[in-house]
Amino acid sequence: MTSPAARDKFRSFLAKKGLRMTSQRLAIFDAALGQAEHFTAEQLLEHARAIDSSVSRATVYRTLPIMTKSALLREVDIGSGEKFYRPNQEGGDQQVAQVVCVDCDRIFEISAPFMSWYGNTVSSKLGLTPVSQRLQVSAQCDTFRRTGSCPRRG
Amino acid sequence: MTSPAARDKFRSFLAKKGLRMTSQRLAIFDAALGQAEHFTAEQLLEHARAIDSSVSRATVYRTLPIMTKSALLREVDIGSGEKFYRPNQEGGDQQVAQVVCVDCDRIFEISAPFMSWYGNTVSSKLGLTPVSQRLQVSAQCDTFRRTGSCPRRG
DNA sequence: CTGCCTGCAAACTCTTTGCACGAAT
DNA sequence: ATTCGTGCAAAGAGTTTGCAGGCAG
Repeated sequence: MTSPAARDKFRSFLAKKGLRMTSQRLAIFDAALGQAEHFTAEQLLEHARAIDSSVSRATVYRTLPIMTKSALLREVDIGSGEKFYRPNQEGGDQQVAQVVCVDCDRIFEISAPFMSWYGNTVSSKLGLTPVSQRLQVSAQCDTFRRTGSCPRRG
Repeated sequence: MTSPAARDKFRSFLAKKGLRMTSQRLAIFDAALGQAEHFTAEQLLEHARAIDSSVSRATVYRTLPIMTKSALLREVDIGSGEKFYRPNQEGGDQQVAQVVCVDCDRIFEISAPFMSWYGNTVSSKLGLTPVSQRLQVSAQCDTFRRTGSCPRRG
């Protein structure tokens, strides 16, 4: 079950924005925060429906932006057509790089403390001020290439 | 007009792969290499049709992967729904960061030689070997914010 | 001639939206 | 009571694909 603290954060965010707490939003919230790995909208729908079968795809898509704006989720776009999301843990590192394994399709997030410096360096050459940035690395799994199985895949 | 050298490169790539040179592929090729800025599939279609009106959308979409595999074009995904492409100049820098201006929607590419080091560092922590990487920065235009017009927009 | 290429249109994937009903405040 | 939120299904955007005919090699 999701932590009461996070649930309160969600509730107060909704209240602050004049939005209502509904059973569907709560189901989606619990489903999202219960995920260990990155997940897609479709996967979130599936898990939310396990909690409340009345949840619709439309509501998932309408709730996702609410949760990202409230900083409960982070959107992770790896340029693969569909967007991924992941819980944004309290006090989480905002300077992260995504490493996408081309063999197991898994997304790893690694602290990248120097990224803001990179962004500033690169933007200042253009007279621009960075708003957000991401470092995305596609990488292959050495073990998989050798043994034919990715050790992280299980 | 496109350089004969690049056209030869395209021709020999096609030959090597057992693919045929057609008037449509040549029109798409010339249209693509004639672009100064990043362009979308739709924009490429438009320009290719100005050269050969028989070019279809399907052929553009079928030719784009051929041109990216032959390293004549580079795909630039800024996570905006549609993909962008740009000519990949001979001896071009593979270590580039994309800076997307949120005010003028333009995409700038900046040499970022530190990136490969960072990709290696980050990947090795996971036992992975980097295949490709990109730093993507969203930035705002200071001049635009002050004066209401982006100096690069003209 | 063989079989790769083509245009057309339909299909596909992911996401967004209009509508009328239902529920939270 | 008011609104806002919802499910449904249709609409969108961007891209891919099946098919029958056409052209390169």
